[in-house]
Amino acid sequence: MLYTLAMVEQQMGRRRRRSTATREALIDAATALFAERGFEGTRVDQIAQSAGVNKAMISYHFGGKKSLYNEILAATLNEAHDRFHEIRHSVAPADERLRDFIFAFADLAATQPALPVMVLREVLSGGLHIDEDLLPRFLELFKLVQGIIDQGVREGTFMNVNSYVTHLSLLGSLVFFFATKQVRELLADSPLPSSVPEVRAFVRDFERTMRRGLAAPSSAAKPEPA
Amino acid sequence: MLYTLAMVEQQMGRRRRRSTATREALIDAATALFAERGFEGTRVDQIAQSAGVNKAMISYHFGGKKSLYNEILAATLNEAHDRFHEIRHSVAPADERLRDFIFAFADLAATQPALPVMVLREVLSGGLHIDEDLLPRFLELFKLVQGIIDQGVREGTFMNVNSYVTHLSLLGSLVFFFATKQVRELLADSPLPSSVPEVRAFVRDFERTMRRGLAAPSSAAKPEPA
DNA sequence: TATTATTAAATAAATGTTTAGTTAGCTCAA
DNA sequence: TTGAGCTAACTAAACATTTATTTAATAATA
Repeated sequence: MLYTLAMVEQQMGRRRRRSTATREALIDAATALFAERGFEGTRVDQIAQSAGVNKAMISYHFGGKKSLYNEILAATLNEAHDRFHEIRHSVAPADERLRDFIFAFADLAATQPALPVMVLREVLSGGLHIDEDLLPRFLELFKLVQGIIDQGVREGTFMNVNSYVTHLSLLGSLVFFFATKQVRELLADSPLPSSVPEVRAFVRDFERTMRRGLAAPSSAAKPEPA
Repeated sequence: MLYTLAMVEQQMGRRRRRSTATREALIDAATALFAERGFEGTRVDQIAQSAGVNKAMISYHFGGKKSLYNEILAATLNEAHDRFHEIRHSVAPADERLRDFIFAFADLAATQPALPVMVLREVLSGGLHIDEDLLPRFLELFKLVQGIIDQGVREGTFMNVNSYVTHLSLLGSLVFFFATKQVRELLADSPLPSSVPEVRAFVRDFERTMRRGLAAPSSAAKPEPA
């Protein structure tokens, strides 16, 4: 859930504005911490301190640590779901949709770095402590890439690959790349690792390698779109 | 560290045999639990119960939960390091080494499913709470794939890709696929998901897609090795 | 007998939540 | 407009659990 400044200011007294500010501060702090240390590894004291509020506010505003986590995960998944809406309903050819997906994913992960990490953690734990109503959205996302690959195979533009395992390797590359951003910056031990060019290089090379790797022999002559 | 039955039996009394059996049971149980729930998410009671021993044995034999975790992580990394020894020192052409790596990784992950999960968790946490002496081995592994890709680019058999980001996407696919095995079995909700054919399909398609995706235009005519 | 392995209970530290009390600001009657 | 009353937001402290580790006692065996 995103609050615009206008929404907050409008017809809200100072007191109320303060309240939503507290909520937002908690969500922001908790999102970063949950992503970095996982649910169990994160202390409510840390969240509160990082947000600059009293830790009792977590129970007061969200009903507890677990509820806060769930709310964040839900928001995170919904955001992703929304972002891919266009691609999900696109009728473009598969290779184009695949390219769009890769770019959209990179864009999403760049602006919401906690997203791939939280989802990945969830999945690593044999996942799906997710609320019942969230599961369908998660699966929809999970199956989007597979659907695109199926389409490509049907259209004859993609090699006759197993769409399930191929979508896994594709998703794996993307999730892994963005989820491991932090440790890569650590390993680079350069003071200010400008990771933006790295992201560009990744997206470019990955998209190209995938397109070439998946392209059916007949369509091999197809020129690269600049 | 793997103990053969011979090693254990040999010149060890019943008592001692029992002792190492306790250690092994703890390591096995803890490995599975740490992989599934992470370090903080795992309770020592669970480990002990799962191993069928008293929980005080964790402190007695390993010096505590953290030490047990470190020992497992070290063993895990060393095992991986050993497994890739041949490939690391191979002088074969890059495409061949890459294929060997993919197969070796798949083989390792199939026999030691906790390995990719634990390493991934470590990395997600901004990783590297690893002991100092373990870091070099970790980095060596991390750089193996990049080295192979560099070699391929130099040899002219691979496209002129950025070796760093390409090795990330490659490693990402592999790690993600094997680390998410559990949740996939859950999603499949088939009682006995025979994942062996799935692994085969993945390795085959992934290796082929990567080879085709990376192959330099000049070497495109190279026939597929059956 | 001395040492090692094991157990059950005790312990101390930590952690998330609740509680009781306080403050700020909004509402509405006067 | 004012100010008493009310409520939401907040704080600090208390609380009840949980959790890893230690201890003291016991059993096995070399």
